[in-house]
Amino acid sequence: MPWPKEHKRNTRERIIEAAAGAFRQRGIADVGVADIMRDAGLTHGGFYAHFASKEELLAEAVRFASAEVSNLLEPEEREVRRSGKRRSLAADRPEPPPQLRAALTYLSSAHAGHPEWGCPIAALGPELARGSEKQRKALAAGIRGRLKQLLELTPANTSAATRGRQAAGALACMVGGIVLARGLPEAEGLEVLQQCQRFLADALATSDERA
Amino acid sequence: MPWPKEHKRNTRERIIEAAAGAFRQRGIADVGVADIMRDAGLTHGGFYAHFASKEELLAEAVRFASAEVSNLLEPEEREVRRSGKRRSLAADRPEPPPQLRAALTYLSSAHAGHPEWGCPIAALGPELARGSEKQRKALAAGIRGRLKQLLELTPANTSAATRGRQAAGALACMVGGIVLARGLPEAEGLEVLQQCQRFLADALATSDERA
DNA sequence: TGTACATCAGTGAACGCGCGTTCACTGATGTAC
DNA sequence: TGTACATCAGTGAACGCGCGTTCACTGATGTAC
Repeated sequence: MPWPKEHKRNTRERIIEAAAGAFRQRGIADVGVADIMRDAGLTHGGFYAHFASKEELLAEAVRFASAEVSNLLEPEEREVRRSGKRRSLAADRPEPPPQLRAALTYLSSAHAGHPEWGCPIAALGPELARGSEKQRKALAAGIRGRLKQLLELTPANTSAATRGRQAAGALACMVGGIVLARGLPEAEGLEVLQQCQRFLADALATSDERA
Repeated sequence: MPWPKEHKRNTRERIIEAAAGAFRQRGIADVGVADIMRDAGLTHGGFYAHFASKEELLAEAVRFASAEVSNLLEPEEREVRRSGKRRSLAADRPEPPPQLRAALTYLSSAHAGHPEWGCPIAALGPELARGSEKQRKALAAGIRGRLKQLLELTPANTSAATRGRQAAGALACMVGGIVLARGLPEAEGLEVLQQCQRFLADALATSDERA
């Protein structure tokens, strides 16, 4: 084999990464195969040596983006677990519980302002939901992954029903919050984000207490 | 003037209505001008006698859809206000407060299953947010309208900050809940809808009490 | 009342552009000798 | 060590289709007389 073992695999990955960014930033229909290949430093003709179709690439890109967001929401997972209940530098204010912490990160203005490395559900959900079975499966897998992640971050001392409700309700509020923020001028969007943050802080705290 | 006074205005409205349904159901890029005109019982050539471009029609369609949803969420506004605090037929369970009632209607499986007469924020939000200024303005107006509606349905005996938080948080949860439900197979989607409903019922109730 | 006319809503063929996809070719690479 | 070779990742021209938009034309309608 005349080429380095992983060369083609790396190129494929580079294309997926470029696509994941471009689709989230500019939408599925407005991003052409040629655009993506250019972003990956290639010409469009080689595309079909890596993927059967634009649609197949899209499904891969959604998977890639979902994994990226998983990492985003658990940046220092091990450290947090090791140190137990952490307190912020302002020692009198306790660190928020982990599922709220993930939600607040998600509802940041950085996320609203940068769809290209953000959640694919918020950026592409409605478009993917109308797409082919392959696209719908990739979206559904992304949603299940996010629900599972939130569920696992939810305190275990509450009932399964409460945890499920919290995970689904929080994720809905997170996704919807970003959609709303991106649909408004920046200042108004920021205000909505902050309101959603406080809303979730209240909702998750009180549900905790009552369970 | 050789044609009945309102003939052209009616035709224009018919095109907007057809477009509002088609865009919400199948997306902006996948619906052609010819499709819409066919839905309205016309041929595509006449389109530009009514609109300067597909984009202009889209903005009108979003306005139309937003108004449609306003009505959907306040089906018997006057009746409710007149009868004060209503009780359901099962007389021991009190009717939910009006903003929660709107949220529960929004989070119905009927809404999730019928984007064509549903909320344009949930169906087209991300696409519109990336569009031209005209499109973003139409989306922003729709969001503000929905926020205002929820705000006005919120009990007046709570602080302005709490009401704002509740309106934004509830709308985010509503929009996100529909996006999630449409991104999952029907049974799973229904479960998420119900979890969001209970989540909001809790969140709005407890915030009420504490304010 | 009936007829000729002016208006303009709607028709349908055509244009041009962009995009997904195909394909014959190029040239960089590791291997055989 | 050096050279010829086989492989195959990547190139770029070309194809064909669909869609937004344009435009010359048609024909339904209300009005004038």
